[in-house]
Amino acid sequence: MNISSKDLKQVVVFQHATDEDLNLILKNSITRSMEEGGFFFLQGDEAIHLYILTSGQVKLMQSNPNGQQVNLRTIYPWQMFGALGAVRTDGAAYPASAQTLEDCTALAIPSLFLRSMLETRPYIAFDLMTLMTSYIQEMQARYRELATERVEQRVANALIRLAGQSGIKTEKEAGIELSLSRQDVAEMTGTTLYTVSRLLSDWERKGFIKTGRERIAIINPHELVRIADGQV
Amino acid sequence: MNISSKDLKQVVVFQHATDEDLNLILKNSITRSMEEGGFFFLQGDEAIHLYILTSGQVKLMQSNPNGQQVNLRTIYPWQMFGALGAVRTDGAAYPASAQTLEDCTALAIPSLFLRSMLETRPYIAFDLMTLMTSYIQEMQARYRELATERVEQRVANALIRLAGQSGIKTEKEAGIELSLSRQDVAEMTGTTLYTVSRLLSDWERKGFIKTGRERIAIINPHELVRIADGQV
DNA sequence: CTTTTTATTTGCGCTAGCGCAAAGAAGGAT
DNA sequence: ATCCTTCTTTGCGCTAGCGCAAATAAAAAG
Repeated sequence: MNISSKDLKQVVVFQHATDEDLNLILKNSITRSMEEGGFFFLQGDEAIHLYILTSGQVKLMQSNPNGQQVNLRTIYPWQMFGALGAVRTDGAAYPASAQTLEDCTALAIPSLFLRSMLETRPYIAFDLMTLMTSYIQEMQARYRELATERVEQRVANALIRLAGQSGIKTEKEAGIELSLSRQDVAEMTGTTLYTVSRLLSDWERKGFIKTGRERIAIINPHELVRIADGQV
Repeated sequence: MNISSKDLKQVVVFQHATDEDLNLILKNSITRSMEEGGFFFLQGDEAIHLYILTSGQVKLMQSNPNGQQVNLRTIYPWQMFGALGAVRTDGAAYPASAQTLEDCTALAIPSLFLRSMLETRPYIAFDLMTLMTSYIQEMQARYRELATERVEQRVANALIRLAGQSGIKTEKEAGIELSLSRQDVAEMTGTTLYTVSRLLSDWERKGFIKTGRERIAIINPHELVRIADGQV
């Protein structure tokens, strides 16, 4: 796939960039393809590139020294990832790993190059800052959730959030379709796949959702919202 | 207290600001005093100012709809807080509350004014971005910690982190002194004051720390690191 | 010095959620 | 069609951690 400057315009951080800026970015970047299950980078790697996903899905995850991992975020096309390294002046490392969930292509922009652009183009820096503030807020909210809410609330919340992100409103009778495994949900909510499985089975019995292998269909979002709010 | 531009230079975000910039900031800002227990702002308030703490200590915390709260961070003099609103263009709200732990004074900078500075002074924007990336990384790490580590590891980690921040190396025989309540520690680590109390009592029996009312002295940091690493 | 307030400790019972293990279900590959 | 891999379900026992309640300790107020 050949990426044009017009394509790049849909990247939130580049929404105010000029065509000249965008072409400069394209000229200095390379395209990387990655098959399903591969890693664009590993936690701890030196952050020499940041990426714009152009097709596929990528999950950002962090693991602790024992190898247990948490999902921080799923990246969809035209979203940026691995950007933290572009800002830190020292030879910074990626704080998370980026693994593809399907075959992917991404534009790899050298961190140093983007940094030079940020220093001279305040409008790009500003949009990147806006993105960062929303990350901070989301992480703070999720942190609070993990600290104060029970597992069923967190799982319900995660499903609601995912349904909102995917945005696919196939709300006929099939409900809102999500494709992820119990393990994925567990890693997003700080619990175990067993507990997730038990919860989903329960909700299916009650008719709130329908489940399948790596598939969750939300039939009754309203009930999930009630659970998420703790009105058990 | 009268603040000079020289004072402002110790603020990380203003380290590359010119004297002219700093004086402009001072001219557009006001000083606010707040007695112990008061709030500079509440979660949900419109974010019309950001603050530079000039004396005292402030804790940033977030509460869920049921009123349970978590501590996000403690602010020390010459650190900035409430900055997220300066970036968001809409009439944004503070995502957290800022409560003083002692009598405090702070410089209140209008968000709109700082925003105008950011738009024209890339070096300030860049330093703010650097600060934001460190926040994101810290929140991600704490999130992972909360999701994957047991309570004793999290509490040990919190003490280590606090000891590092306060930086007071009174490492004679008294150890590193921290002044916070069991409740504070609980809110920092997503647990309850009972559990924190039991843990601290246990560690005191083992001689790793000494405790008192709103006081924790770390005698043997090395043991805490072992606990934090999960080598129980 | 006495009273009041606020912080801490600890016993006790309880349950939410963990995690092994083993069986089932759904695809994919050959 | 058959095998193999991967994902899911569920029984079962267990324990980490919660949270009430009551006692104690330390500081603050009077």
